[in-house]
Amino acid sequence: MARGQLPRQADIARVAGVSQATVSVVLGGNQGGVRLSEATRQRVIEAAESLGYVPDPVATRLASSRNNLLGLYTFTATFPTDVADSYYPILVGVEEGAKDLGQDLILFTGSSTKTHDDASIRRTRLADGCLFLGRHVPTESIERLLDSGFPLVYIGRRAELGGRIPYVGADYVAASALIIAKLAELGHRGIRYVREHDNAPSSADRERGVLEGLSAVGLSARDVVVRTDGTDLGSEQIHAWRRAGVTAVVVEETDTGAAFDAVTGALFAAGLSCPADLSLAVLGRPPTRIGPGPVITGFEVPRREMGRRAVRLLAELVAAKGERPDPHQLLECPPVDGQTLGPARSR
Amino acid sequence: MARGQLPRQADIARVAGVSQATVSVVLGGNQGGVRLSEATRQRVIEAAESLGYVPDPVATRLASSRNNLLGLYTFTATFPTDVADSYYPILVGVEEGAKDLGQDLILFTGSSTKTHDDASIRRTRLADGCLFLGRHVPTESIERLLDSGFPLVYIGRRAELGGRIPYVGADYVAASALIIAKLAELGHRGIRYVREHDNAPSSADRERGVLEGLSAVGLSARDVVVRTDGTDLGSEQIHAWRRAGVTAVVVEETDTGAAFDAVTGALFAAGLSCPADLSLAVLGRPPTRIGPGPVITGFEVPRREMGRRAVRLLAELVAAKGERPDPHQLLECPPVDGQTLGPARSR
DNA sequence: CTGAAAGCGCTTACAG
DNA sequence: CTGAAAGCGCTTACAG
Repeated sequence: MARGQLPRQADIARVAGVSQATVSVVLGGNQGGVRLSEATRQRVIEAAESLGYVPDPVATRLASSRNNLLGLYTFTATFPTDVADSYYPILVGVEEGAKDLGQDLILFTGSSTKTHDDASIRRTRLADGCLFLGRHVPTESIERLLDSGFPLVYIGRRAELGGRIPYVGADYVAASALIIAKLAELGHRGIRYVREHDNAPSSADRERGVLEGLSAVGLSARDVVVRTDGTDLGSEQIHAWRRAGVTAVVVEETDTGAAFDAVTGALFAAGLSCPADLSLAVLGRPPTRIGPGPVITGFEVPRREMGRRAVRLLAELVAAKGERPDPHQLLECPPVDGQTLGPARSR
Repeated sequence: MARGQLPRQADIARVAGVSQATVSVVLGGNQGGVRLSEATRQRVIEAAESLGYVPDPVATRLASSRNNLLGLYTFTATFPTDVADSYYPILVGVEEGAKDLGQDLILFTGSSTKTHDDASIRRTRLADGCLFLGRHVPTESIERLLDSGFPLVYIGRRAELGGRIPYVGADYVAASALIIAKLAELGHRGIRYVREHDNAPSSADRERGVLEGLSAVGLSARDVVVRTDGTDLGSEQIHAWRRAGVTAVVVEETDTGAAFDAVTGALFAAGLSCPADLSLAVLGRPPTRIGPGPVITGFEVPRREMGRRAVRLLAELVAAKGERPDPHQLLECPPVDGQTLGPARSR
């Protein structure tokens, strides 16, 4: 019913006066290297065009487990309204990548239920392979998919399932460590790192980078990491830090920007400016702000490139039937040299 | 291969000692109302669970000949970087609509070849029906699609092909006329309407609304419509208008915002403020600006709702096999009461 | 060079 | 009450 009056290979066969199988061979580009007369080929091609034939992706996939369709599964909406800033560039990259490879993209959003149960995850099988976007990892369903040999790639590093999940992520560790190195070079020895409570891999990686950075320059990690819910940071806290010898504050970037907002809010409330009174860096790129203001030192998250690379990795996995030497890719985060870092100045 | 070692209904049948068809009936919830012994049902269920059976969605769809796939064809990238402001809300609505209906979305990006040839348009047949987003209408290909009974819906009004193209658009005519009515009520009789050269339906509709609005309040349309390329408008022009008795300027909103930028730029250059010196309205909603500023009177384009409704209309067309009383829908544009309209003040 | 056949994993009449 | 069969639209050996 859904495909209604659409022509099938059998119809083409009738028109061209050949068998349905021959039609399949011709239209399939004769992968098997069968000997075919050019005349037959032409007749089939013409009949197909005159009938407006397009292959049924479902049947194609059933018969060959290939249909040039790559999936994109998102745990929230694919077009989110809240985290648009961080998702959108990834989607742009995914689309570009798919286009480069001549693959169509199918969005799995149809799950009427809020739970990402087995059933909704399983639908991804309609595609040749699937990208997953979002922090959530429904381990059981994903493991089942993996076990069955279905190619999938997460966008963002995932450590679940003993590292079996292929991913393309950003190297937050290195980028974060670099920020600390820069601060150390400027003479900072009293540093606070402000992060949110959420323990996503992207947050854990940043913290790890900070700690590694500190250790690399021989600084203690003691008291450095501070968690905030976004409301528990005020001018008092800032002043206390300064009294304790803090000369630089580093803050993580997240979808919500809660930690970033808390820190800049507290600095403003304390009447301090950067880098005159305090140096400030953000582990990522602060959300676009209204009005002018200094460019904050931090790094770029190569989201668009992540999207492109994830598609490419997925296509490789599809082509290689799941085998691939190293299905874990971490992309470099280019530094953003801003105006908020200065020499360490004690109060 | 893709499904690796996954158990199938045949495996369950073997374990439960029944036929594969019986397994299908039991697991399918016995839709056909077949009489089944409870004992058999139990054995099948247990066998399925013990084997960890999950149905193959591809086979399910092939057999039931439904693919629950709605297409979205865009003439530029689906995730554009330039017109993100105007496309994104539509995409959000489309996704919401698809999700509500339990349909997956397949993205067709026509721009792989710059020409939207028959082949790329025809590929949309992969889905049960397809949405088209963008000003471009490749009439021949679309007509062929229409002729074949393939359900399609444009997002945005289309007059091509003698009105045969189903669409969900915005009622720019009414919303634009309303702006003129408001101005007239405030005593404005000298009005300029600034628009770009592009003749998209959305532009034509706005102009028509302006003209109808003028005529409704007995004002002449003479000299009212001004076309700009975005660079040919300066303070001189504004001053000349004021000398000619103009007290209000209305400008169209477009993806590029060229006309809007030209007008606001010229006003700024002329050192005029709204509504103190001149009243200002925009036919649509001005792009989000950096920094504070007055809210400009205009109207909302219900893009998200357009997306939702377009999906709904498409689904209806799919279900009804192309028949539907009135496949042309125009949604209301809610007015935005801003701070840039005031009583008419001659210079 | 091309056709007939089997099969992908399921659903759905139709016989028993 | 349950099984055997046909079929969804393709691909892929395998015969001619």
